[in-house]
Amino acid sequence: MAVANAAVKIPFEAPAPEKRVRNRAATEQVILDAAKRLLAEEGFQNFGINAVARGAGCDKQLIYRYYGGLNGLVEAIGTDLGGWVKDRIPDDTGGMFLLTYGDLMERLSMLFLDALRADPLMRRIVAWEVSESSEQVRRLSEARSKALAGWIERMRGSLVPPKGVDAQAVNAMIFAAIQHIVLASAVSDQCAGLPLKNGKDWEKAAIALKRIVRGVYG
Amino acid sequence: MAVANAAVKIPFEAPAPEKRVRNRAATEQVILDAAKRLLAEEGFQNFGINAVARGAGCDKQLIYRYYGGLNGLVEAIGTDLGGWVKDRIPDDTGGMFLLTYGDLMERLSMLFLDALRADPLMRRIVAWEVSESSEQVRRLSEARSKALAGWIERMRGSLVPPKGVDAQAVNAMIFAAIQHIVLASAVSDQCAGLPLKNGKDWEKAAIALKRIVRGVYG
DNA sequence: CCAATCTGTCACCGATCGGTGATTAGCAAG
DNA sequence: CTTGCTAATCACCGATCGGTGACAGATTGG
Repeated sequence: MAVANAAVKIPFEAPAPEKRVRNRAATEQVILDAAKRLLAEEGFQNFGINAVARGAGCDKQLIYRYYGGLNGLVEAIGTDLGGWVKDRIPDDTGGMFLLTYGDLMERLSMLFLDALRADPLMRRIVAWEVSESSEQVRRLSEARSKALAGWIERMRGSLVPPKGVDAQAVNAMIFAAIQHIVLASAVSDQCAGLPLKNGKDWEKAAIALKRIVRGVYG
Repeated sequence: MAVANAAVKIPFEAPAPEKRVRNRAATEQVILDAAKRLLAEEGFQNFGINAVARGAGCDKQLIYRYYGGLNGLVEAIGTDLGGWVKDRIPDDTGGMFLLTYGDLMERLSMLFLDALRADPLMRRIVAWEVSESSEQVRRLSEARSKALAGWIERMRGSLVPPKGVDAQAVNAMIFAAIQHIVLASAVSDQCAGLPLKNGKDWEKAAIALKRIVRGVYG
């Protein structure tokens, strides 16, 4: 929030004061942004009060005051996360006609794969989910899965899975595969021996994924 | 020094002396075991020199002396890991006749799923792999994937995947799904809305997995 | 104008972290 | 017994952690 300052009436150049504006709402936003940025770029390992305060350029006391500590801040991130799906993943069928449940799942898989690949924050949260079992991460996890479930429900429309297939279980496997492969690629450019560096690698992965979906749902 | 303990020569019961034997090899083993136990039970979050020393009941200095620090210790764990596969997963076909590549992959999936579910240390390592990108974890990851690849190769025998299927990519997806679903279950008893608590839940998951394998490989 | 309130900063606390000498305690050869 | 070697411990370092109390400056209501 650069801004404002002139606000005050300093007649001549203030050297480098970077005057902090007194604005609670703005500061809250700065803190929240810093937290999300930090989590996305550094991961949850070094995610703490001090680090966030440092990143936000303010005193950690403000985090306690405005968010009630790190837990509250994480909760605020979770709330923000509610809008993730609709920001990142199209809510329509992209002009396609999804005639079958297989069509739907193929498209959902691709959308989810791309969205997750493109969003470092969401990746970190998923990694966090499978690494720690704290209350903090439970909240985040809940917010994420809720948003995702809503999105899937909306996209599903009136399509129903074929009989004889436990769609919930199969879909869980598919989404699990996507999540894991994206996580693995983000830290080591490969997964289970499959290289995942350039676009060509990912094209192969996408094809394999579609094949799996089609193998089950036809 | 709390006193001295008249230590020496106390005629009657020494309270809790726990006499430490002077034995380097044994101490090294104690440290290594403590490290593995700690990693398995507490996770990589609180995995550090102090914690390991505390868990081993010795001074951290010994870890520096014997293993050259935490990195060396992790490396030692990685070396140990080489024997994981053969300890945990049968190396034969269990008397089954694997006639097709689909038979093979179905069996491998089930074996891997069960083995991973049963081994908390391995789960932690997998979680570590997708959460951090340090040199430490790279070593562990390498040891693990190497052991796994060797096992698969041995099991594969002369079976070859059907033409027209990118088996490497598809198998990576399958193993990714297994790993992620096991990780997720370990921290939240569910994955993508699919409950994973009791044996019945896991039976469903296993069926879904087999269905996927069969959908691709017939 | 003063006083209360709000925003932001600073200094400090105890605990723990990784890391490094210096020191003690047991064992064996001379 | 003395001398050395080595296993093992102790004591301490600076840095950072999460957390808190006190304080300074701006804003606002009376």
